[in-house]
Amino acid sequence: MTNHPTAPHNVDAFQARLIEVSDRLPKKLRQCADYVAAHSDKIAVSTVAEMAEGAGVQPSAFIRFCQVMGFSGYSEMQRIFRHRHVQQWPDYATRLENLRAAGDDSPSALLAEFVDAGRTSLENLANQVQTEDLTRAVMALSGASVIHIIGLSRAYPVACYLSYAFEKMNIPAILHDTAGNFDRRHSILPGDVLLAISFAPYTTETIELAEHAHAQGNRIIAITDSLNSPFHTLGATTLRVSEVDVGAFRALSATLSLAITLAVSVGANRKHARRG
Amino acid sequence: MTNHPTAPHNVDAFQARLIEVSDRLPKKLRQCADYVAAHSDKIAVSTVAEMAEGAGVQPSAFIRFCQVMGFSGYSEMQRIFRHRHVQQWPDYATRLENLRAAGDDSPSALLAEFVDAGRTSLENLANQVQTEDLTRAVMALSGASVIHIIGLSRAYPVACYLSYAFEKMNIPAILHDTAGNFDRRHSILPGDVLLAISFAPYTTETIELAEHAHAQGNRIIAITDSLNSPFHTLGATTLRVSEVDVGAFRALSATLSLAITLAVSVGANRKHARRG
DNA sequence: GCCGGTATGGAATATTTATTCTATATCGTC
DNA sequence: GACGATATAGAATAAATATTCCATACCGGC
Repeated sequence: MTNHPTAPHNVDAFQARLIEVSDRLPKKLRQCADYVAAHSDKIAVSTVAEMAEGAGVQPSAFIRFCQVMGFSGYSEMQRIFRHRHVQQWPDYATRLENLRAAGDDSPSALLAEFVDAGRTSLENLANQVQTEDLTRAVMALSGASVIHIIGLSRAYPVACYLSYAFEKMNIPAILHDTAGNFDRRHSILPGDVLLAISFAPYTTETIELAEHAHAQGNRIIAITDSLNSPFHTLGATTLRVSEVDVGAFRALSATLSLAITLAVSVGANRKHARRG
Repeated sequence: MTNHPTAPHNVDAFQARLIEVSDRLPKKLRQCADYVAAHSDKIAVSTVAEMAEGAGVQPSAFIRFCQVMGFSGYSEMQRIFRHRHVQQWPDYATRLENLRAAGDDSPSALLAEFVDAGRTSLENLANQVQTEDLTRAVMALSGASVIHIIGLSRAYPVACYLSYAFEKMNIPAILHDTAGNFDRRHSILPGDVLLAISFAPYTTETIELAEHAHAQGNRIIAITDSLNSPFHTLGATTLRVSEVDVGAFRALSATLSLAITLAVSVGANRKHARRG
């Protein structure tokens, strides 16, 4: 069987379809619908057998349910849930080729993709953030005499934004950029904390500054995007944020949201402390 | 083969193992490690073949990597990620509830607010953007000899990001910052276009530069947040983007998504033009 | 520049997982 | 309570996916 024309192609459409279809469903398929409604996030990582067991039906019944939903089978339905978590667009060049071929390389089509990627990234951030690490990071930064910020190339906008936010809240913060090629590592004094932002492949200058701070015994807070960042060996409190990419490009939606959360939380803590 | 005794049984242990193992790994297995570190969340929903392709190795090589990590094969490694996935993904809405439940002034509650605001901002952007204006802006920028970028205070991160993106795509662009208090308005030559980012209350320097450019007859593209921005009187093509605020604070999720769309579209156009 | 050891690619195989098919059960209608 | 229509379970089959195996390539030491 081929892809039903009305098959939902994203999670929102899926949900709509589920509601629409729910009332006119026989008993067992109804069970499937109910189970899926309650555990939709399991679909991405479960087999039909597992889903069927969860719903209390046979695999074949579950597949019939998928077909009622407009898909050719379970695999096709699963696809949209997997896609939701990892949008794997091909690299930039091929992506643009495809867009052009489809006669749809208009800027607004691209915008739609970036918006979509951004929304997914934010959702992932909410799901993945380690609450304890976040709290620990805020604590450390709140107790710092001076916050030193470094972030270069793609991370530079984030560093700038943090610097701006701290300044607005009268929190002593220094942005370590590379303008003039001045090294200002010696401005990191005892009691200061380094807030480093870096994504793979890591910028040498950022790592070096972190190593220097670590050697001096300064606390390090890192915002990064991969599990094996060099910050781990420096005893940093690491906040991991993964952006969904569009072709070879990544926006900073999730990263900046995390950054401003950090800044505002630290601001709130400081004000609190000053009063008490 | 049976489960290696040292096989990590959760993601933290996995991460530790990954770091520990990383340096003493042959070339291809190293690639696997790096790819996994950067895309660990893909493991739950991808096949070996997909992961292997992403890492640029053969499936068999990827499986050897899993074994070095202490697992019997890919499936076993995948298990811990699927497990986590199910645990951590109760459903986006519930997850937000949980974050908020942590207490009004806790960092995670604040993060939930910013994530929510960001997602709404992005949605608004997708709905409100004027397709024609966007297209016109891309056209103008694509035809520019040099793109001059200005954006100060809160808009500065956006300007930096644009500057970074253009540079990556080999598009001539100059970032007009205020470092050293040098005015570089005279670098704007005929055929150049000014891309100005400014939000109310508008920064004087940005407006002045725009006025100068306008007086010289240069095209102006503006990214701003209100209907009555001063750019309108300068004949600028204006792209309006409104960010939802959290208390007195605004993130830049939507603005940056619009910015990167502009940059990539211009990049695509230029490449096109060069070929044709 | 030969030798031993290790790493790699790719085809062959084993395993898991999805899907189809059919006999049987269930339901609603008369 | 018999009939037709639809739903269901479970076995059989097909497809996808993981894993193993081996021939070949590569690397370091002599």
